[in-house]
Amino acid sequence: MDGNFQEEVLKLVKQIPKGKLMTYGEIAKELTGSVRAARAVGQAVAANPYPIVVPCHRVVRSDGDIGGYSSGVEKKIRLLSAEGVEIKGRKVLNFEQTLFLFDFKK
DNA sequence: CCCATGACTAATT
DNA sequence: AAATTAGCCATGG
Repeated sequence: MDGNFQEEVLKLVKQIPKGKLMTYGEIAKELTGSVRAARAVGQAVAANPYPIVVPCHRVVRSDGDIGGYSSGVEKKIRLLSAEGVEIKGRKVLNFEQTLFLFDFKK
């Protein structure tokens, strides 16, 4: 396995600060330069070998939906709630505000 | 190389 | 605002 793509994805996800969120699309944009690889990003974190070490629960959809989670959406919601992220049903409240934009400037 | 799959998105209905 | 549709991309068989 190459795993290079997934490796890059995990690297970025690991930098998401607690209480903040990141979308699959933004990660894809940082990696491939386009939001179109968002789906591939999802596939990458889906195979996340290090739950907790890599806070993949802080990655959500671009439309504010919490998206999915290997261990179940409920688990994801609970983890986020514990970090101070308010969730209503499947949607994130104050989405735009809770979102973490890469600081990495380049 | 071709085909199916999915933790996605944007546009349309 | 919720449901559908079509498009895109990295994997794995």
